[in-house]
Amino acid sequence: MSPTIKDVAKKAGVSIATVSLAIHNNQRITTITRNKVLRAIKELNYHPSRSAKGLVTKTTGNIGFVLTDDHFLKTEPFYTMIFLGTEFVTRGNDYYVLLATINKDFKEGDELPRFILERSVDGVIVAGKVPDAFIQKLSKFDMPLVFVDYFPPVDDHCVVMVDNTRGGYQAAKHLVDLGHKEIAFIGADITHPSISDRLTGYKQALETSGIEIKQSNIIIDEDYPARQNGYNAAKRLFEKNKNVTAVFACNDAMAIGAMQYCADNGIKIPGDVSLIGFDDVEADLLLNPPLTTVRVPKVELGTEAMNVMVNLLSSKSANCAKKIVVPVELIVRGSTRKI
Amino acid sequence: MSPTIKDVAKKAGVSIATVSLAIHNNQRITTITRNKVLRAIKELNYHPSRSAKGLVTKTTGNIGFVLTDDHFLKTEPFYTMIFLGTEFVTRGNDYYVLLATINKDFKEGDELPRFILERSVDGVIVAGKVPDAFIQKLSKFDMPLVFVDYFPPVDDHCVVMVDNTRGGYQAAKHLVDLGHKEIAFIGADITHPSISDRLTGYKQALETSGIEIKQSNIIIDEDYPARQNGYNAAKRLFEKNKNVTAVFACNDAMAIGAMQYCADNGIKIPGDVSLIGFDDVEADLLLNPPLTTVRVPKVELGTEAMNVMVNLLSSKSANCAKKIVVPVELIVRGSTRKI
DNA sequence: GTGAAAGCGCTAACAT
DNA sequence: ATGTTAGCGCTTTCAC
Repeated sequence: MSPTIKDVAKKAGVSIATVSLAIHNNQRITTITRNKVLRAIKELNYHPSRSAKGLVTKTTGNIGFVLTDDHFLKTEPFYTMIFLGTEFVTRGNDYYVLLATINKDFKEGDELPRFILERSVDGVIVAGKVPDAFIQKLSKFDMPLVFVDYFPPVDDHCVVMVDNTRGGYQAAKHLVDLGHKEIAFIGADITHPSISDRLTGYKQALETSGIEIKQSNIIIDEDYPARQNGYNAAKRLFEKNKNVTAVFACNDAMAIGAMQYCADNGIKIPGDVSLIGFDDVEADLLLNPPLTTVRVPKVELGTEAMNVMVNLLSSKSANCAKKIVVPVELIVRGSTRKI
Repeated sequence: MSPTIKDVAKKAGVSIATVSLAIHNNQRITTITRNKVLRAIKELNYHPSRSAKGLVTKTTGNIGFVLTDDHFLKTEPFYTMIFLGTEFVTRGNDYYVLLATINKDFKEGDELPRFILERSVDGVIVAGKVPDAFIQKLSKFDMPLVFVDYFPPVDDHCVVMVDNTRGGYQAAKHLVDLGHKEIAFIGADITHPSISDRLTGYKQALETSGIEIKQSNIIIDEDYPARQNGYNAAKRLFEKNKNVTAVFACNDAMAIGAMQYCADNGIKIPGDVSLIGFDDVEADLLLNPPLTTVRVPKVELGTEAMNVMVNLLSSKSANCAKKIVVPVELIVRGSTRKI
């Protein structure tokens, strides 16, 4: 058994209350006694039990991180990066993070992750799009909540977002600047705020550049922005309109799929068409040509979200409905070129 | 405040002991009372507090997962996959996993991760190579330990390993079978058991095939198996020996670096030289040509490790010095061909 | 400035 | 079969 506060008290010749106060740097304790206590602690290699502390303070030192299982399983390590970001800041702040996934079809009757029910976490960070039913159920617990990379429908939460609209604008504007006129957008799950924002940015860019927005150049009926669906979307796009010279895919996964379609069908990139993605995943650099994209600072999303959470937890400020929008950055590589 | 066991007891008209027994399906409780209790629990939406339970049972329901910071930061999501694997099995087993990194230069005086000191975890899984000092310090805690993807020097721990020797053999044998005779091995950190095992497998394959093992074809003095070092190793190899027709890189990261070197220097793959890696990371498929490799079942490593841990925890079997060796699989893609 | 004691929400002997 | 009670290791009034 590891030593308890009692052992320390005995060794230091003081009461357990004094030990506790000394540990927490309470002013009422003399430096003399504090040092006595500290020495005993060191000699015994004492560390307070988290469970015991938690029972009385009603804190655990843990933060929950939840996302849907399909996001968790994605090929591109997007949410993994966000998770790692949260991990970076917890390290410096005496917290740990517990990961849990929920079903992407979470229904009202479903149970929340156990760590919420059993109060094993002091707050939860929700990453990516999650079902409304989940948010509603979660909101009933008075537990600090931070959303990252998803804008929840009910707008009174802390949110850390990507500047998707601006990113979409930058992407499309880049193509415009290269002289393209017939610029397509391929997307999926357009009900997703991030994706529809990117589309909005695209439209803004065309509009301000005096380029007509053609519905036939907007392919958005795939259900999930994955490689295969990028392939499918590209197929339908090019079968419909042979004049397209540039494609903006709503994310890199779809861009990779589109690139594959082009390779399979003799469409040269960037010779025949320029292609730009969104996210900036690892894979982009390995592609041939490397993919021009809009970089989403994934790790930073995580660190920001956790910073908000740590603030929330320490300041006890009831509810900050804070929005943090992290900027994106156009990364020009080989898949786009002047027409 | 969420309801406590007292609230349930009151509502059900029984004592808190009865509630506790009912929850744990104790046989002594009648079905009648159990149902009464269960109903009260449901009505109140009661969930036992983990902290309180932990204080008395001395369990937390958490497992620690530790790796060195440099592994954590690696480009290739290798340990991430192992981590995800552990996550899969915890989900079904009422555990959560806490992630912590340690410095790769962990020294004797350094502190262990806080979750170990504060007993916030019931056991710890150590992933990848970690400093001896860490293992020694950790071993002093009588806490279940499982090593995954690293064979600790002191051999009385549970270990989940990859069959590196066999994998090295398969890789080199594949090249031999394609008719290659001048087969090089490029590696790094040869003190790492996994890497030296792969080299051992390589040597075995050449030996049993009657091919001379030339020291000049074994480049192993890089310090870490990363892309850049693969590039460097390839450079030194080809500057030394122009007759090499096949290269076995100790992992995919180095293979990717080697591929880059070849691309930069007009060496065609697989036209001029065949190249095989080890690990099977996501990136392999995006390379041109896609990389032939030996697949390490990363997620499975994680699930196996966590399974061992869960067994350890439930069976209370003092110390199983169990070794699990998970098999690898040759994945032939475009980077190798008949000479 | 320090100690005694109550109590956090549970489990597990021990009574009944 | 169920209830009473004593802790688990800490924090935090409240006395002294």
